[in-house]
Amino acid sequence: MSKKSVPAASDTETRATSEHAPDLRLWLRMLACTNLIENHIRSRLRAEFDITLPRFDLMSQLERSPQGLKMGELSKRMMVTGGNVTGITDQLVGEGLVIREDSPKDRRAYLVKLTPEGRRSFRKMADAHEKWILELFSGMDEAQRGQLYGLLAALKTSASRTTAK
Amino acid sequence: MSKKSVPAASDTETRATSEHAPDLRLWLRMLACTNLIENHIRSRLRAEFDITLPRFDLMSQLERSPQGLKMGELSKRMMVTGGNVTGITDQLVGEGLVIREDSPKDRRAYLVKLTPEGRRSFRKMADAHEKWILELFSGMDEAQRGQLYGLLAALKTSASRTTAK
DNA sequence: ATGAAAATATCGACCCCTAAAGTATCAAAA
DNA sequence: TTTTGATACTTTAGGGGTCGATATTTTCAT
Repeated sequence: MSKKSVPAASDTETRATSEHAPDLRLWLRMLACTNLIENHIRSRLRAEFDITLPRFDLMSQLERSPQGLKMGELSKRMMVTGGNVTGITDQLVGEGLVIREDSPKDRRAYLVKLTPEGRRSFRKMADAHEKWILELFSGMDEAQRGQLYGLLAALKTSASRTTAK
Repeated sequence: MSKKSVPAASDTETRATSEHAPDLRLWLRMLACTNLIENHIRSRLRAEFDITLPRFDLMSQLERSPQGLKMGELSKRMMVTGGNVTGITDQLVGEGLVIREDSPKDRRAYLVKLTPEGRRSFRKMADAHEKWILELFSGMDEAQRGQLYGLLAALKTSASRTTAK
């Protein structure tokens, strides 16, 4: 029901060979995993709710900030550029899921908020989304998931050091 | 030198709160890590070699298959759609890094290959690329990287089961 | 052989994303 | 006050990605 024209099977990790540095293989495996899961989520969101992942992500941010968020805040939290947020917000406004309110404090800024319909709609999607994730990770036991969580924290720290320079 | 208009700091993981299912937080953390690293690689490739990640990936596939690959093979291995491969290949052909040869066996198909210049160019970039990865993972010790590698194998298996249905 | 079904690749419409430049507002110093 | 500089957002140009439709060739059952 997902994945049709996207082959999705053969694996980006194909790129890795024994001659490659172990770290490179590690990275390619991680990338393959992430893409696999992300593509799956993406196509289920589209198939079952007719929404894109970026739109879902934006709504997800708003749901946790009922007071509204400025465009710049959204940009930071979603780790995308401002111009990108403009476009996604436009779409969601057009669908009636989100509104741009003028900020009372700063006439340059908006406060973006979920509409009541947006909130309702998001709750339904978020429930399904969480179930899908559960399912995708269900092949790992509790201990494994805990370990992975910890290791990713270490990786994030490691990468952030390099990245921040 | 990287990351300018992209905030990149505040973290996608912001989306996760204590009230979320642990699996969801795990997934969001993984996504944040991957994006962090991928964006870093992406901008360094651009800054230092004026090439995009997808183009680099395609060349990477070809480098390991000197006999050439059909468009469909590339599509499978890169986990993207055929239409997408058409576009990226066009670009690389335009830059003289790659050629489309008619397949002798099947008149519908091409064999895409690296040109000599493409091969030369790729080796340089691949060396740098590998160094960057090493650097990004350098904050983890050998044991941690090994563990992570194993856990990702488990995750891949788990996710593939769901994904394949 | 032939004719239908499957496979290979391209195209067009549309969304996501970035970098760079532009507009408007704010804040603070001269 | 005026200017200067930073902030908040939009716009534009261009690459990346999907899907669905199309054209061509191959395959295979009849």
